[in-house]
Amino acid sequence: MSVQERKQRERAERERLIVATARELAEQQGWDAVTTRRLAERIEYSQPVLYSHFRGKREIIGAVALEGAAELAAAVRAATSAAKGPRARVAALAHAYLAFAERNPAVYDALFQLDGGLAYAQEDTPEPLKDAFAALLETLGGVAGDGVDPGLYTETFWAALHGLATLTREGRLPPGDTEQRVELLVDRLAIVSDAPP
Amino acid sequence: MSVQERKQRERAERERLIVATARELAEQQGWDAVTTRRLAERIEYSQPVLYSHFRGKREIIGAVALEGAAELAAAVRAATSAAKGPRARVAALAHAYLAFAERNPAVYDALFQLDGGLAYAQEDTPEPLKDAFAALLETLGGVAGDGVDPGLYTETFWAALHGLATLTREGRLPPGDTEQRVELLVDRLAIVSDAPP
DNA sequence: TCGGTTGTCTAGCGGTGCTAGGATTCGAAT
DNA sequence: ATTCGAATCCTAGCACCGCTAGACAACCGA
Repeated sequence: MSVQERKQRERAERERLIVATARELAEQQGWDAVTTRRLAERIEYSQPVLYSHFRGKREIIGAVALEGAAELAAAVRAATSAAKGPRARVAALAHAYLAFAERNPAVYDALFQLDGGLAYAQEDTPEPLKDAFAALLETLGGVAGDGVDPGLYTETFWAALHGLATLTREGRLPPGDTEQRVELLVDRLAIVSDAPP
Repeated sequence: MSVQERKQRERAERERLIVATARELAEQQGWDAVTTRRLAERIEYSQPVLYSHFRGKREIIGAVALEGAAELAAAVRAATSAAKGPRARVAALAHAYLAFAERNPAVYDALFQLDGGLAYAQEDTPEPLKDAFAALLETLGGVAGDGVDPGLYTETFWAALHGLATLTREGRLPPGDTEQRVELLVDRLAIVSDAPP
């Protein structure tokens, strides 16, 4: 019995190694450089080993994406819980989101730019993805304003952040003014009551 | 003399054929299906001919992108000029933009998702790209609100639209509620004075 | 010790973007 | 009219891609 358990453990360990190596390689040289050959060489196994863990490259991207979703959710929650007041919380969320995208471009790509074979916004959406959206909803749901569905509001706010993140990173927006754009977005989109606490 | 002119004309004609065929193929089966072999076969020339017109596949994508930028600018201008009042103009702009992205997904990808080797938001940005941004600016600059730079405002609004367009198309936002999200965006972002004309 | 399962690797398939070099065509000068 | 030279185009091939079949070796249980 214990032998099988050990093997299972080692197998799981190797799977983590594959995902971590893929992520590392993608972060260093971009996803184009993550080929099955290079990846296999880095983990010091032959190519077919990859296919005993994942259906293909797409699933490896998906695994990195799920890892990233959990981290993104944690980063957003950490930032919002440290802020006082709704306005500050929303601003903190926006900054945390964009900082995550900037600091982990490859992971962000795996999540929202590449095809990782994951279902989004559906019944069978993986839990980490649902939870990442939930993390946004927790803060944004409170500033949607009267008569606006919190879910739909969060989707819209998220889309705006996503647009900023992607266009900025690929040099399609002039660099440097990100801060002002975020402020504008938060000021206009978030409805914060002025009543003192 | 006239012989050389004819040859030059035929060459330009063939270049148009390449771009049009690439676009058509991408729109039909996605950019992944646009391989140099398939493209060469469709235009009934051999592969190397492509490389006598373009440096590589990237430049072909770029050519499609420039074509698309002109069409996008035209679509936006047509929609906004037909609308009465600032609020309606902004809404028309948003709808026209998203409709363009939905109806020409491959062109939209060439413009804003793939690498066409083009410079964005810089001195040497190709004219069609600058003009497409100008088309947005013409309408959005008027509803930026006091103390907000029109350019920066337009960039932010554009980013929001881009986020909606991409996330919707890839199924990362629940389909069907696009209309409400656009209304939300326009209502919150556009500053329209209520004074009657 | 043996048999069978499990695991891994080598080798290879069809595809990709791209290019070197030969063949052919064709205008122009003699 | 003929020949030369340049421009044009194609065949063939390179290195790489994702992925897989099938041979081989290692190991566990009987």
